[in-house]
Amino acid sequence: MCGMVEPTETGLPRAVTVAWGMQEVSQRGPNRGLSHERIVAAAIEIADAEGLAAVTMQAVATSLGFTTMSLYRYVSGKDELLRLMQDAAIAVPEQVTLPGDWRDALRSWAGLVRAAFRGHPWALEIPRGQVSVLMPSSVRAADLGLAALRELPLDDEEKVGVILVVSQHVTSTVELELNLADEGTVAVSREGLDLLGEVITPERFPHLAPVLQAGHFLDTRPAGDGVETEHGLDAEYDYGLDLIIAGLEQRVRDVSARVADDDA
Amino acid sequence: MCGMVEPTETGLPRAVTVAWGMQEVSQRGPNRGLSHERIVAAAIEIADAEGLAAVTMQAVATSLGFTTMSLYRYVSGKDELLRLMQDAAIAVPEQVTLPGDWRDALRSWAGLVRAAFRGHPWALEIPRGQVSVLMPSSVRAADLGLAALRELPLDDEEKVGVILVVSQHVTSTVELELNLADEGTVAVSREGLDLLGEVITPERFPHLAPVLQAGHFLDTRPAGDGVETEHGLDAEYDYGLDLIIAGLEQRVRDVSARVADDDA
DNA sequence: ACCTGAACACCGTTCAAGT
DNA sequence: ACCTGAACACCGTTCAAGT
Repeated sequence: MCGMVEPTETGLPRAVTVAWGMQEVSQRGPNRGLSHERIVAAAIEIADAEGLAAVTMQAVATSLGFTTMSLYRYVSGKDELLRLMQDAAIAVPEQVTLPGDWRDALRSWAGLVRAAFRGHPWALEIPRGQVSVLMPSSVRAADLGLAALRELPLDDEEKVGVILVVSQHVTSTVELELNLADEGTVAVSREGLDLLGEVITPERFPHLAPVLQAGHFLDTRPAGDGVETEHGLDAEYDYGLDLIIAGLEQRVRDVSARVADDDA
Repeated sequence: MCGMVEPTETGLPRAVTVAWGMQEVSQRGPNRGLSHERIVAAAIEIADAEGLAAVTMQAVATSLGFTTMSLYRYVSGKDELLRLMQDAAIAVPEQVTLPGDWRDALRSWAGLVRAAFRGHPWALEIPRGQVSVLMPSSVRAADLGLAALRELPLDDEEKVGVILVVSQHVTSTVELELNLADEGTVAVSREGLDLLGEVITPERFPHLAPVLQAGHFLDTRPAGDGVETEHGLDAEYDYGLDLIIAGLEQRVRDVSARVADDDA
């Protein structure tokens, strides 16, 4: 959560060197079979089952049959464990082949990233910064994202910008989905909505009040109406991705026009 | 962080009724001057100065000269306090007039939201779900966002989609900015980059490796090079917003064309 | 009605000690 | 080299008690 990252003697954060397998493993003396791989796997299992809050050093250790303090020989602290968990959780599958058309390719790349985070939504609660970007799964995802855009007449720097924007859209949508689910499907009842109508008046909120009244701002479907109202944000996800792709098409047209101009 | 939101007897989450001033305040008996307003203000002051992690019930209480437990008379728990803090922190200024052109209007609306979160970046660490959407500052922001789009020939539901996508772009960019700053400006040195080059090879990562080599994937500027290398993501912010707006322009053209078709 | 004191069941992390 | 036990300095929240 907090504070600077202390680099190793190599100049890289320890989580990065560990994840890439650059860390020398001391191997003399007794070995009771603990390792970061096992620790990370156990932690992920707990997070999947009970959420990230349930991942305490004690819970991880006891699930492996060791004491809490034994973990500190393999992991510098909880922060490093979280980073390693995140990296392991959001790995995109190997050996995927993307469609030829860049629009389809970008869409399926976004879908892969989305699926990865949806599979382990707690990974979103772990901050993603420069360190995350250097971790294997992030590097792999970036490489695949650039592959999706390889036919585009844009320079690499701009392509990096595109995959950043798209992945931010994907992750923030999944995050919102998760938050909505956490709060329960119906945070607001019919009578609650009426009460809100008294403070969210057309006078104070001229543009929003009608929308609220019409009902398609909030989900007021009662719980347990046959189908489990999944609160999926598929429509919003697709809509945003479509906007970005349409904007990108325009950008490509602009660039192509400029090249044609220069030729003339 | 966790779990369902328990609604009040009104059918609304308590944080919502408190924020809108719907909660009856018991006023008989002695009053030593504590209130949620004062508690929230004190908590925000701490968060601004020392980060959200420093906001403990004890820290807030002692900063006000009360014991920890006194807070529980005004606030149902830390969760509610956090929601109230978030709402108070990200309020968009009253009395703003947006430009007439919807592109400019949308851009300045996004700028207002961005400024609000940048002013209290810890607000991003507090989950935003359905409850947040019902809080005053969020309602106000949504109303203003719809105002920005009032000239657009799209239905309200789609406009809500647009402001959702834009605000997600804004918040995720600010969040990334924050995470980068937290990790310190230079997480990776020149020699660290060389070490990474040994695992991030052109064979394994054909598209990313050249980009990494070229250096415009990571910020490798040494710390203290005169100007404080702010790690601002202004370029990425603008680029994403431009893409969305360009996509929206296309969408408007499509809709207009369809209307013209129908007329013919 | 408002505030307090003591207690409960937790955290992550350190350090010296065992084998 | 690997693991343990005890301890430290914290959390949020409860409950009964004071005024």
